[in-house]
Amino acid sequence: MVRACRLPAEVPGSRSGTPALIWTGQSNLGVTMRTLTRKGAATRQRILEGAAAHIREHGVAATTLDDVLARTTTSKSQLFHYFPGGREELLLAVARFEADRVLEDQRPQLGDLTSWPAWQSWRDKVVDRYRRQGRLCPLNSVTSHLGNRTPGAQAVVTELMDRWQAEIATGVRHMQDAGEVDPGLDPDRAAAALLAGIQGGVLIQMSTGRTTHLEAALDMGIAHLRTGRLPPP
Amino acid sequence: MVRACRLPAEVPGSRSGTPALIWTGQSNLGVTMRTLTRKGAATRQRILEGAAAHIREHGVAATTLDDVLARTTTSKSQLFHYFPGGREELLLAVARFEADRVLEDQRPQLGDLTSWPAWQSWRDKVVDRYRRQGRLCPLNSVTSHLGNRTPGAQAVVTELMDRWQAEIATGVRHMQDAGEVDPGLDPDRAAAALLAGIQGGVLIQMSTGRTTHLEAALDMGIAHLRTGRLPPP
DNA sequence: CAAAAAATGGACTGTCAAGTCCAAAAAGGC
DNA sequence: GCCTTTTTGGACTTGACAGTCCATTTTTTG
Repeated sequence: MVRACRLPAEVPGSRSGTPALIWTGQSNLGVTMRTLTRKGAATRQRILEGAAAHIREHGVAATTLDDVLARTTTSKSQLFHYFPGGREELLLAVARFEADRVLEDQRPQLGDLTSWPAWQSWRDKVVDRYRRQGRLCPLNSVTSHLGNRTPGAQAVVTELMDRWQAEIATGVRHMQDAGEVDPGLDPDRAAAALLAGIQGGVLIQMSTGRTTHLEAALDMGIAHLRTGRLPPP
Repeated sequence: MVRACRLPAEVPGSRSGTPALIWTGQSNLGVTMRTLTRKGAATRQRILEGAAAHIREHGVAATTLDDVLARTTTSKSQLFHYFPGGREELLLAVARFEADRVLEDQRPQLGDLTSWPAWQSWRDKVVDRYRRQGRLCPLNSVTSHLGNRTPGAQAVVTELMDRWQAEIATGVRHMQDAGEVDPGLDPDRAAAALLAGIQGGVLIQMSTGRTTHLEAALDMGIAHLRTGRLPPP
């Protein structure tokens, strides 16, 4: 067994004027949490990121709580202390964590779709992001495990998709304002189609290991913005 | 406990000239199987379809072997007799079963993409198919559970995607031959983009419950065929 | 410093489900 | 009809893993 971390003076600020206790409001499953010290918050974060890393490497099915414990040198009591809802709450937290990464990894390009070179640059960034990620999609893995029992998992994905689509749509409107895109095109619908192409491209990549579909979908979506007109629903 | 089925004369043809023993070659995990009687083949099929149905309703995670047994009024020994590889082999067989359904459910339209109304009809069939299926995608569920350990699961999906894309590409070439689509467009790449849109649309539907993204992706893909040109890779 | 609250260690329990095994019944081959 | 092969029932074993519990240490507060 590896010795557990024993670093009593590791956490600074204990004596300063700033409050050392952090109120976290609610935990992820509606359970009201107590206050956390800095050390506690750090431990919680360590568990969360350790779980995310293990899932990224091995998938959800092959990730047990003991795996996470071993990797983060924490104990059962700590895990259940910070995630009272147990495995399910932890997985949901990981889903949130990964969902946040998805959009952040596309910055700043995603928020600046104001010229065709900018669109191309975003396209390249997306392809690169998923090429790096490889065959594992932690978010899809987690949500497909939590599945339908947990409305929370669906909510995380839905919110991500909404935000993602909205940012793309904003870019489309920019281009319309600049006279580069047919004003008769519905920006939200075009963004929805483009987003679907990305998702499907990534999904196919998970089986084939290749990003060809992702690239084709992005290229077609952008090409269609430049030339085409989407018929109204 | 429900009484197990006891229907000795249920299986006809035992006395006819046709052989009653069926050679199945190989099982799904490389284990060589013995011969099956008609009754045996029927039992195997019952288990397979029962498993598929349970998964479609509850997802893979919530499907135990005992669930399948109860639903199909069979016993453990039968399941392991026909699926020596146990749970994993059964899930893989379900994946194959579902993969076959996917393309069949698009017939005959998928094989006859020879006019714009035909494309539209196919589009409607795809949307309808997934609207009926609801939020559960059994194939995605199964493969994402088998995940990466099992190369077989990836092979099933990869083969499905290849065949699907090939059929779409054939449709594109038809339209090119008919002078309805820009001959400079790469049919395989266009089909790849369209396929990615479908997959992503379905994936998003699994979280949101709506088919808007699927519809937008299909409409954009087809619209692009009619008007646009996909830049070469 | 002393009391209260939070963080931690780790053993223990209970459950659940996959997989094994053997004996008995049914069906096929000749 | 007799022998072989296949099919079936269901109890039993085994292992893993989520979740509980309590004692101990550390930190905060006043």
